[in-house]
Amino acid sequence: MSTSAEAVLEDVAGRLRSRGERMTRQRRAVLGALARSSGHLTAEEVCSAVAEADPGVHRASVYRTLEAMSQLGVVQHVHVGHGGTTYHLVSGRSPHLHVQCRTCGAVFDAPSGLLDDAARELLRLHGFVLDPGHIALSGACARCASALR
Amino acid sequence: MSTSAEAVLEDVAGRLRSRGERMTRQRRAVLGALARSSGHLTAEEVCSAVAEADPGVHRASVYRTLEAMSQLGVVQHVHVGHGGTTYHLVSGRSPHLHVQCRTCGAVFDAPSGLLDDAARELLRLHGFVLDPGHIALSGACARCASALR
DNA sequence: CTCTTTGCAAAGGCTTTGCATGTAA
DNA sequence: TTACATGCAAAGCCTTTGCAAAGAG
Repeated sequence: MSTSAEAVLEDVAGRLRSRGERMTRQRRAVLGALARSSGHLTAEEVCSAVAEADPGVHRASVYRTLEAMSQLGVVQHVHVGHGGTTYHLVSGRSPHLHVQCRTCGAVFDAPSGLLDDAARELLRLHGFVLDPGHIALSGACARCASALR
Repeated sequence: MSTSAEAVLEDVAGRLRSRGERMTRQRRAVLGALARSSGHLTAEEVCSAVAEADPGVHRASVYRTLEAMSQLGVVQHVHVGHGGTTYHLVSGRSPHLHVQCRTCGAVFDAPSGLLDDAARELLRLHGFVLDPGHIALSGACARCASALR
């Protein structure tokens, strides 16, 4: 585990304890997987990463941990059309949006301000309050787009 | 069924036949459900609507019809974070985007140009070619947003 | 008639849940 | 010591699939 991942983990552990939540071996494994991966992992991918780091952790615990950490605001999920839901730590990382390539499935980060104009427009038109980061935009990444030509 | 729904259905039937595809009772029921609903139905909702109009149609046929019609470009699907995939006819309707309320689950249309600037920016930044309509943006509709206050 | 589409039923994949046990604080 | 978290196994959804029968063109 990288030093930064350890630091993130310790930070999260502190946040949990300060709320009276428990830090278990299983939760450490899940959070560690997220910290190491820079995020954007599906539940399935978290299970794999966790199994590698600590084979004793049950799948159900992974799901329950992701749910619990989401409730606490430690983890956020993003819906990506193809591939279900992905999870990532709400760490010191700067806020960002997500875009997914419909062809290869890869998820990329995008600047957090990308949809600010669209958000303003939706608010003006329909009073709709956009949550820009909660879904991944869809399209074709540079590699796949050029491969299609 | 409204007159316009009938017209849409007839139009689709023509398109199918001109491609050598068959128009069955089941397909009529599925397409009719989509035409009547103004779109944005989940597979489950299509099943319900179809069951109401023609109880003999099997769930599997609904799924297979949606898949087949998608292949033919008669139907498109949109991924909506909460609630899976929704289907709608590619009819004479003007192109539009979709936004979903995270709270009540309702799906709304938005102007097709809403993400044009974002699309340009993604192309410039990463060579990413955005497909703006393929996922529903997420947020809070006017009603739910005000209820939260 | 021929070839597609359907119904049925079963299997899949992913996620959740009830309960007894283990364990962090 | 006392809740809360876990493992396990089972159930729940939603969706897909193989196959024989029905039906569209």
